[in-house]
Amino acid sequence: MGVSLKDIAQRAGVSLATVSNVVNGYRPVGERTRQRVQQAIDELGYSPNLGARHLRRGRTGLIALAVPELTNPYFAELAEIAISEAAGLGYTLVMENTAADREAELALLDGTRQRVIDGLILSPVRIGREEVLARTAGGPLVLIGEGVYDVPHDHIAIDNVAASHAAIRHLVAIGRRRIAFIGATAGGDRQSAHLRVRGYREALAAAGLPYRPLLVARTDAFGRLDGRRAMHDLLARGDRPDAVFAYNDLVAIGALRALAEAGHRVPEDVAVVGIDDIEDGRFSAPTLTTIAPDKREIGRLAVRRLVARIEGAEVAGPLSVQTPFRLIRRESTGTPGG
Amino acid sequence: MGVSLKDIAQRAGVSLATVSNVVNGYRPVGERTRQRVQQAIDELGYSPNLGARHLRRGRTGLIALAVPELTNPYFAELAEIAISEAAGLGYTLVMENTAADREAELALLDGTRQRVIDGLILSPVRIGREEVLARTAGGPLVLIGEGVYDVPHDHIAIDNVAASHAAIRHLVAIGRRRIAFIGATAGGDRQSAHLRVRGYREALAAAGLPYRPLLVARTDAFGRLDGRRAMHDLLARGDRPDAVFAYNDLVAIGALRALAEAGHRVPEDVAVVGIDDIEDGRFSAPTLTTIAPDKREIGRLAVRRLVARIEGAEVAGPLSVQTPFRLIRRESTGTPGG
DNA sequence: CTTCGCCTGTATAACGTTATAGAGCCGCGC
DNA sequence: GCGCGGCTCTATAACGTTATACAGGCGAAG
Repeated sequence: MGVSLKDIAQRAGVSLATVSNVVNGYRPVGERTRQRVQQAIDELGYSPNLGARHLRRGRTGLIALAVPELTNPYFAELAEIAISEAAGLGYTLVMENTAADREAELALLDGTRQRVIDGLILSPVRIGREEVLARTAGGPLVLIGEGVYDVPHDHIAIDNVAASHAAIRHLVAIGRRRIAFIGATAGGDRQSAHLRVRGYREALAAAGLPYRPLLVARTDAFGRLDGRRAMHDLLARGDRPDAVFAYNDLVAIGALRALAEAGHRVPEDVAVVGIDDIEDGRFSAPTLTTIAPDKREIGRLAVRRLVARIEGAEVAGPLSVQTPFRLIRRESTGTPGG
Repeated sequence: MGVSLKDIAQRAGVSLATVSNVVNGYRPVGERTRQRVQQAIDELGYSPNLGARHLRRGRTGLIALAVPELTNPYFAELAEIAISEAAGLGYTLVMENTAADREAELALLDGTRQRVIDGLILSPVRIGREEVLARTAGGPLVLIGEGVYDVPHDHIAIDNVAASHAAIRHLVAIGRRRIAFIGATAGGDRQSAHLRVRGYREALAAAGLPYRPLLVARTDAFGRLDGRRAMHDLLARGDRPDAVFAYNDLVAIGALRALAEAGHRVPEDVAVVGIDDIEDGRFSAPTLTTIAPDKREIGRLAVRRLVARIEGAEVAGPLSVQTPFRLIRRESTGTPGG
């Protein structure tokens, strides 16, 4: 079908190996020969058959980024960054959607898929430390987010507890005392929610505020619909909070909607803070105060670590990296002066 | 490294070809032999090396979906559908981000990438009919959206003009007369915007309303920021519209934001309609009336057509398919009764 | 009894690449 | 004159799979 090394070799009157060396620079080639070969390549429009190359090399040049939901803008923004970073390193990034499904995550961990992918970046949701430890086969694995800790793999995440502290401190600083949390799961299956609840409780304690279980609302998933439903639940309990800290921006936006539907003003009656800094939050009414992770850093680091492992390079530094974050004040907690 | 056909063949005491036939069912295998081979496969945990398979078959099993922006929820939602449809057909879908860049689109059309991908689903933005016609090499191509018409490729899109008519009819029905349009590009490079403007003009005419150039606002891109800026521009002209029809939901959401910032009420002062039915519009304040394309149908159809072409099947029906859409009334044009 | 065809299984040649062993040539030093 | 190392380049064996040609056995048809 396409133009192969053989065609170039014939045209240039050299051997296959020489053409390969011109293309890959694995061994030096004489200047005259190189030019003849290069000319043949240009004329015939040769591009290597990656399948064959990778069969020979044992690598496919494909890495995967598996996220629980593509439609969460946080992951979409992360994906854009990771795709471009991977391209810069000569890799193609494949998106996988686990749909926050346990089976899907397990299948990715050590399924047949691994045979075609050089490495995997996974944002785990339904699996834990044991499942990751049980994995034996498959290429390098980089974990992102707060799902799994203490495993022998690279791990990139923000410091969730510190992030919660920052959010609560901000709410306390603007005079809120009855601060609710939305996003704790019923089961033990979403680790990051637990961490965020822990940060919430610790930060409340640090501020001298009591922890009230009635101000914690569970959700099944972490989308706008879940946030809206949980906020309505919270309001139905009769004990209205004066602030809400949400598991992420989507949940926060759902909460904003529920508050509007119930006739409460934000931030006057209830202040709202999310996490992720997705673009939606800059255009919601009111705009959303949020904890902004450094998505660029997370995406770049995850891809670089993975590629380094694939290529067998020594990777300096600890396995687990915490990336920076900052609090962005917007209307949902009252703007400082703009 | 992994377990190969050879290992299985040795274990089961048969030839390579027989194992291959058990795995692929290309040729019948005796029942006793089949069982022995199957047992060896289970014991050793064999899974085929896809690289080698595809080198031999001449296909990679990869198809690409190239969109102008991953962070537009419309494309994220479409991608989720397409990924799952492709998986069902035994293909892996790779996301490509053209970033609405002309060079990126051209590179995808006949670049080296094609060598590793069996086929491409492209949402063109900056290239036109000529560029697509100029393409000679590369696998099957399916176009989605309204960028390019009249080319010898499958094409899936909604009827843009009809969609515009529906939107305008709705605005007229609720008593609006000064209907603006946001999203026309300056250059000729975004075809769908022109079509939507055409639909807008025709529908105005059909409703007996004059076309006023001052009510058409250009944007460079089609995100929230662009919508916001364009809406501010429109308001700055002093000739306030009583309704806005936006190029898509993101632009509409940007416009909502600008209207709020300028102190106008929606829908009382200005009604707003978008296109895409992204989830954001169901949670904005106010919620967004929109033209909802059948994303599931578009995603499924695009993948199915592409796979059919790859596998050389006869594809019935015309190349160009128009998928259904419907108008969803929400708060931004005044809810009918809820 | 042959011939044909079917059934089951085998041997082997691709697919396009890269890595390895080695061939030819030249110049240098003994 | 000869051995030796360095420089180019070539020939070829993999990588793991699938498709093709073929071999052997056996029953049915001639």
